[in-house]
Amino acid sequence: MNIKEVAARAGLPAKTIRYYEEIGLIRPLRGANGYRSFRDSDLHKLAFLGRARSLGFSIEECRALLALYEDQSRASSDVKALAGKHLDQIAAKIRELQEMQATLQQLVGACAGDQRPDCPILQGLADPAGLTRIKTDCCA
Amino acid sequence: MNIKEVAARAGLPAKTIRYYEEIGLIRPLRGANGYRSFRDSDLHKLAFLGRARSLGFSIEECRALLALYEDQSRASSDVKALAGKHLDQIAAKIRELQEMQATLQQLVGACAGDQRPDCPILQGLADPAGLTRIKTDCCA
DNA sequence: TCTTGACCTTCCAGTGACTGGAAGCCCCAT
DNA sequence: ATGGGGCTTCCAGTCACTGGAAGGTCAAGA
Repeated sequence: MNIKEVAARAGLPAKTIRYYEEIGLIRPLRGANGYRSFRDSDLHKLAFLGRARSLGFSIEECRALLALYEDQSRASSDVKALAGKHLDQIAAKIRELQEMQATLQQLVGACAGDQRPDCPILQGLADPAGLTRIKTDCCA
Repeated sequence: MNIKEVAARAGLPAKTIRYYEEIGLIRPLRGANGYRSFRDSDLHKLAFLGRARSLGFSIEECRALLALYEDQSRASSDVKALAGKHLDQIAAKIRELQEMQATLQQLVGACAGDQRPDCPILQGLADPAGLTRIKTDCCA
């Protein structure tokens, strides 16, 4: 299989596949012409990587997952620990974004959005006391 | 004010402040010795930037916000539109993370996490049908 | 006066995970 | 032989910093 076909099948850009080889995630064979020659096992690894990446695992986490996947004597507790740690990171990121969202929603909600220059959003950014005041008014 | 003091007051690393000058977000004066000399207005801008960044606005969005902040004849609708677009992005990101979270939670929940190699997490990553099956089992 | 140490400067390189593009083979069909 | 698509490598850019080296400046103490 040449790179274009494996890219289509794995659902990854060819560029990304070359990059994954460069950083040692896969090691496709090479034909006499220098072209990469992908086996089914390469395709499977790439699809695995694509799914792990789409779940937000970092490249290094993907490398560890792939190593566990290939290790027949792995303990599922190791996989679960890795995934659990990642879940914690996702949860933390969600909380962080929700805090941003809440603050910003209050500012946007307080802004008239008309032709006048007065703007609680800019006031909130310029002065955290103002921002707090809005919150206080809202929740009081 | 020298950079260290303004950094402490604005709550930003000195490195970041130099970077913000480099990309034209601020233009502090210079003393005869070549040191940056920050006015109160620079400090205010830096604090503004720090808050906007902490709400997830990109540097270019911050640049636009700062321009609106300085433009006395702005329309608050412009600010509200910018903030609203950013809120949409935040909401989209949260949804994306929640989808990852849901999928990963199902996989982690199905994994025994013991000394045996059998692992639904790896199976789910290796084979989306397996992943779907888990979901189906769960929701059926 | 000299020295020490904290502070300041610039410049260069690296992060993560790609992505775009240029220059140049290779292969197949016409 | 020519054209077009596919393949190769390498370099540069993204975003928002961050670390570190090399060197100038300043104020306080011996």
